[in-house]
Amino acid sequence: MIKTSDEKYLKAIYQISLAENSSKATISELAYYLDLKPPTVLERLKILQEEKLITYKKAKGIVLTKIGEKESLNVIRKHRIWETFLHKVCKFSWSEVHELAEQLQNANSEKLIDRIYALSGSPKFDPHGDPIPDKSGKLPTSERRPLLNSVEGCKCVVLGVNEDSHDFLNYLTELKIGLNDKLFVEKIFVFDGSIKVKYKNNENAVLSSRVAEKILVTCTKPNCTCKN
Amino acid sequence: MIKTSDEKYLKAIYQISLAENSSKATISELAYYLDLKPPTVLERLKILQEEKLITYKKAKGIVLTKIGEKESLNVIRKHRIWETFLHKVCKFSWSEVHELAEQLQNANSEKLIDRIYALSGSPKFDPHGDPIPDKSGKLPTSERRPLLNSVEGCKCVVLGVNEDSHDFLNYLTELKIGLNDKLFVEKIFVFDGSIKVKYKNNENAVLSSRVAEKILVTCTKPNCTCKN
DNA sequence: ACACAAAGTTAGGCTTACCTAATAATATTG
DNA sequence: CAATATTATTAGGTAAGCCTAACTTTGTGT
Repeated sequence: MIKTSDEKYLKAIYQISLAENSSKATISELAYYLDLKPPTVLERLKILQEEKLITYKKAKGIVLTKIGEKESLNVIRKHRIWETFLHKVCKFSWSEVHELAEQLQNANSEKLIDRIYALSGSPKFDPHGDPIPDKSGKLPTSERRPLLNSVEGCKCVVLGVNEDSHDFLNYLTELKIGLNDKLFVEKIFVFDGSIKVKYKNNENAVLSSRVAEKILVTCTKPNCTCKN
Repeated sequence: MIKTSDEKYLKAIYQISLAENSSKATISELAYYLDLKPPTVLERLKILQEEKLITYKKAKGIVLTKIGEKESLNVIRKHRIWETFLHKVCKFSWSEVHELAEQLQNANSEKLIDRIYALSGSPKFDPHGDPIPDKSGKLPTSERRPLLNSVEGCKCVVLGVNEDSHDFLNYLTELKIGLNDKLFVEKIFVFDGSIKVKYKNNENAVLSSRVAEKILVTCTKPNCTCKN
């Protein structure tokens, strides 16, 4: 079994490797992500390497081994299941679940994860719209894309977001845009790419391209011309 | 707010002070309870004292201050609510909940405790039959007493146990004796005080006095002559 | 291609939470 | 009440996980 203290590193490495298109994680990125200093990270990477969870050479960057990737996906699974549970069963808001899940995922019981996952209805995606890996580490697929890539007239539904910051999530809450909401793309302003959407019962908002980039949606019209 | 690392000490001090009739906790007791060595405990007691959570003098033993007691009860509240949740909602067995609760109670959210308490049906007693303090630290009362104090013919119901060891809890599970089970005291053997009970659908068992001492019950007959 | 910036690395230090071994204080008991 | 056993305390040590400061390596731009 893997050390609890390894988990945050593995999760971070995985997220950086994939989320950033770059695909090679570096020490300073990791340090920044984890809010630590580079020497601290370096020190730990040596241990992770001894544990055969990563390989690291300054040329190649930090790369997860097969085992490392599997463990990472397991950490991510735990995290996302806790988030789902907190949101769906415990009725926490979208913006509250992340930190709490971080703390709870330290509890070390596969069985517990299974139970709370079942209690949450075993969905394939967490409340941020991120896919929940299965036990073997497989990720479900979806056609998520940024709202930004929409064309006028598009009807889509919110699957998640690209960013976890409180400021961003609170902004969405303020606008009353939440998971599974249907958005109608009324107008796109060529000037700066901002997007006017209608949703719920006559709510509407103009979203800056910076925001539209971070809202992940899928089209509900069959042959939508939106860019994926 | 109190330090997470203080919590286990406070809980332990509280339990020792009350559970053991002695009522004054000592360093070696605490060390034994927490599976630490006395110098470690002593060192930490000095800090707890600076934080005004306890007073300690070797003559008087370790005594919780008002604040310390309140914090202890809050830790105990969290712990027992988690145990309740794990048992009632997540369907963990009686013997599994303790360790898991220990890990989960580190998560620091009053709100979360409230939610999972509500999900569990807000009972006054946890799955071991121990009372759950309310937010202000008040304990609900009950007429729990050891099964050992019963008289023949007594009808009682299991409210909890006096001991948390796996061996003991597994033994009860084996016998199929669980929380809220009704026990009929069929015979008491004067020889060694062991007790023959009938329960469920014709289950029956002879319980040694050592075991009967650790099963906590309350009588269901109005004017029972059992010793309290 | 070389100077300067960015990233990585080394060395050494701090704090927390543990430990052991030795000593001191306090109880117990023959 | 002296001898012994128990408990408390002190001193000093270790490992984990973090840090800063200084040095080295590796880009990058003109």
